[in-house]
Amino acid sequence: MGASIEDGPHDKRKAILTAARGLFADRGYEETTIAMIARSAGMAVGTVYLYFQSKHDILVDVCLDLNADIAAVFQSSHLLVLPLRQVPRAIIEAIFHTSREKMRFMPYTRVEAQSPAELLRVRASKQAIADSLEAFFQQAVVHEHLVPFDTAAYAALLSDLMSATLHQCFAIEQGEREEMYREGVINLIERLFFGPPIVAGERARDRFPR
Amino acid sequence: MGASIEDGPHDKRKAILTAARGLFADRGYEETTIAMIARSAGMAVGTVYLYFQSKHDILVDVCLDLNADIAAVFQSSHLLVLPLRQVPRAIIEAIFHTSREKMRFMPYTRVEAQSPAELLRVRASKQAIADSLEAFFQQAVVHEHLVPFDTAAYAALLSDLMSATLHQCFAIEQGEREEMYREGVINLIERLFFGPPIVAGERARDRFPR
Amino acid sequence: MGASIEDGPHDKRKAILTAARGLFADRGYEETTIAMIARSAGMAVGTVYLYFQSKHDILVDVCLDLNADIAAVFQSSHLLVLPLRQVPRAIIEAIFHTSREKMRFMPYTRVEAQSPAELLRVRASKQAIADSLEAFFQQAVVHEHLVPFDTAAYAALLSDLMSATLHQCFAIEQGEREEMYREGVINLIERLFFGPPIVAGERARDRFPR
Amino acid sequence: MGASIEDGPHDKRKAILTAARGLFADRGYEETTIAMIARSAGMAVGTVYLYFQSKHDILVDVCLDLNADIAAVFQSSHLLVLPLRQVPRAIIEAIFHTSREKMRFMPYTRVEAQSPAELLRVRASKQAIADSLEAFFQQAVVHEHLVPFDTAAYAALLSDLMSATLHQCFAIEQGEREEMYREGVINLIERLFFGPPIVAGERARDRFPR
DNA sequence: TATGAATGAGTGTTCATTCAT
DNA sequence: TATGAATGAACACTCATTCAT
Repeated sequence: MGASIEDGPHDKRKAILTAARGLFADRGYEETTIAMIARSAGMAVGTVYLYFQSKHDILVDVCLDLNADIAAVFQSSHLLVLPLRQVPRAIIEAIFHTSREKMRFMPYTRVEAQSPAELLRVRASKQAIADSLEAFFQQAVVHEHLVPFDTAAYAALLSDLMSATLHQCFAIEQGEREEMYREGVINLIERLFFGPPIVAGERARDRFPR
Repeated sequence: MGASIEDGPHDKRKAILTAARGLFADRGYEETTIAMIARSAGMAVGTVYLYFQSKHDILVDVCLDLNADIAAVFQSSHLLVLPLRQVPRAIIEAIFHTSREKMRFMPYTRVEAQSPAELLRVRASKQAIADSLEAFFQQAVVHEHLVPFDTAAYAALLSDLMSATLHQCFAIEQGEREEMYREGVINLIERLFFGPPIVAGERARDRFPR
Repeated sequence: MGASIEDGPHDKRKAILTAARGLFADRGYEETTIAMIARSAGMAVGTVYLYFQSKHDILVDVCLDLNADIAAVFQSSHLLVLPLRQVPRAIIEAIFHTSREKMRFMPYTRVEAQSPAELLRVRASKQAIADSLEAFFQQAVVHEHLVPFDTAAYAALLSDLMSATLHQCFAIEQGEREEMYREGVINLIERLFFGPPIVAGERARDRFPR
Repeated sequence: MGASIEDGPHDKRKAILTAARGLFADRGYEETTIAMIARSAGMAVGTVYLYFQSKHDILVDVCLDLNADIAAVFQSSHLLVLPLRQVPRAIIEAIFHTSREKMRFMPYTRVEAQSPAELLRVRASKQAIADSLEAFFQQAVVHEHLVPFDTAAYAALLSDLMSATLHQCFAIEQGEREEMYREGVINLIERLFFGPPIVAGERARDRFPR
């Protein structure tokens, strides 16, 4: 509660988002009033409106920030330079670790867009994550670690898979089956990229002749 | 608009959900009033409260119904008896087809639970879908069409993948890249179950000696 | 909860009033619904309306019944045949005793009349009490136990005094100073009827030789 | 209707109470809406809630204000310095006079407390009146105008008697028998303090020789 | 920038009452 | 008499938003 000691013009915005995120997690979005956010952020109600257009605007920014925090893991350079086979586990473990610490906020990694403009922001944010994943894929293809594949579709699908899994694991099930989800995703991704497939009863050499 | 010709005690509930679903899709949840729902369902405001505890309650039921509709495809017996290799495409195409028709309602395939009780309902609904998928997997394993694998985790993850993808495709992107998502998911699933993996540079026969 | 074993046409009315009185005492009038009263009285909502015009009607009857219970003490023949000097203490102690047992209901010995018709009922009920008190006074005057005085005014005032005192003692102060009120009223009434007055500086010995 | 010319921070509260009191008198508490009060007080609905917690809160304050107005007469210094024998009539006539002018508001001199906190406010207000009456009694005893008596009990009882009588006279009977009540109370009080008692059969000439 | 008193539109919800059975 | 599902008018109260300071 309260702003930091040094109040830069940017700190206020951060303070609002931090306060809002905590209140949303504790009481829910509907049950949180602007007055509460203002008090918790150490400023007056009117000041909040100098930084945000509306209450829903705050929600959207809280959501995008949370997603950005998670997306940041995809860009961690130290993970991407690992041997390819180690990358899935390293990234996924890092993401689960980050998410577990933010578990209370996980319900707010999703927003219902209330206007076309908001929809665009949400979409752009999602696309940014997919794009960075796709870039990684393309590098791997360029370096011939991976054979050519539909990198755009896979990037989109896998980032969806990750966010859906994290939401299910932490927001819905509150981490109760974290290990199953974590190891399951790792296993699924590794199988997808490195095999073997699950199918039975076929001579492998025939299936993958090249 | 209005109730059906025969008003059973169950029709009222259905009428409310149908009316609500349409209004939510057209105007958004917040912009829809109980009075509108009641009028559209052909009954008085108070009557709505004989069947639902609160407005949010209606939202949750709308959501669960939508998910149930999609889940129903998983249980379509005529799809499950296809040759295994044809099942993924058949099911996924069916689901995309169904979802495209319900595109306007896709934003309402997700709810923020507002109480532990609601959370349980949401969770149970999700679990039901995963369970029916897992049952299918287990049959395939029993019949040795698939090798043993973590059916519970895969069922959970793949149902999450499907719902996340449908939401992204139809609610966020409004179907603009439906083909990419549909073919992407089909490809991803087929690769996962039947291969080949994406990795390059290894002799396939060595990797899958059996 | 529930009606008595034998349901006479009159028992239902009684059951409603008893149920309502208890609920009003426990939850307050506004917080009590007709549905609660009906359930507690062991009948359907509609049935309540066969016996009472409206919810407020029930309140008025609850109130009048309570007052009648208290008023009944005034008519107790065994008290009225006591030696005159013993009557005030006997009656007042009896009334306090009765009221203490009904303490939870004391807030409902008062109603705000919501129509001229109701006002008349309330007024008549009050008047009945005053009338029976006045009749007693007149007997005492006729038998020359008391000198002539304004019996109507005194009857009205003293019944007001009693009901105000009981309300203050039991509804507002919840019996905490019951003894002060009880002995205070007894002392006041006895002084009024039998003296001595409180004034000082007159030859007391002459005024009250015994 | 409308606020006063100078709007201090305190005027708003007063304006609300004045508006509410008039509307309650004219239409009854239940029939008065907050919107009416706000309009009549010249402000917005929300503003009313800056000064009062709830509608019932306003009712309680209206009630306490009315009682305070009546209680003010007890403190009128010019009445209290009269010769003791003239005090009862002077005070009671003043109170009846004041009450007659406020007759429309008399039904609102009573509230049903809806919470322990409210009960305490009501109780404190009553006690304040009793206290100032008791202080007067004690002065009279100190100055030996009255013999020692239970001043606390008498103060409580007589203030109850006054408020009950005023309510009965003006709220229930709408002033129809004002004279009877006024002269009755005066007579009763005078008899109590100055005699003679009503009892017969004792040597009257000795008791009140002059 | 910052404030916070004032606004007032807006609606979920209640529940007394009715009436077809 | 008795029922209880259906009604729908009614409103207290909230709170996001504004704006004069």
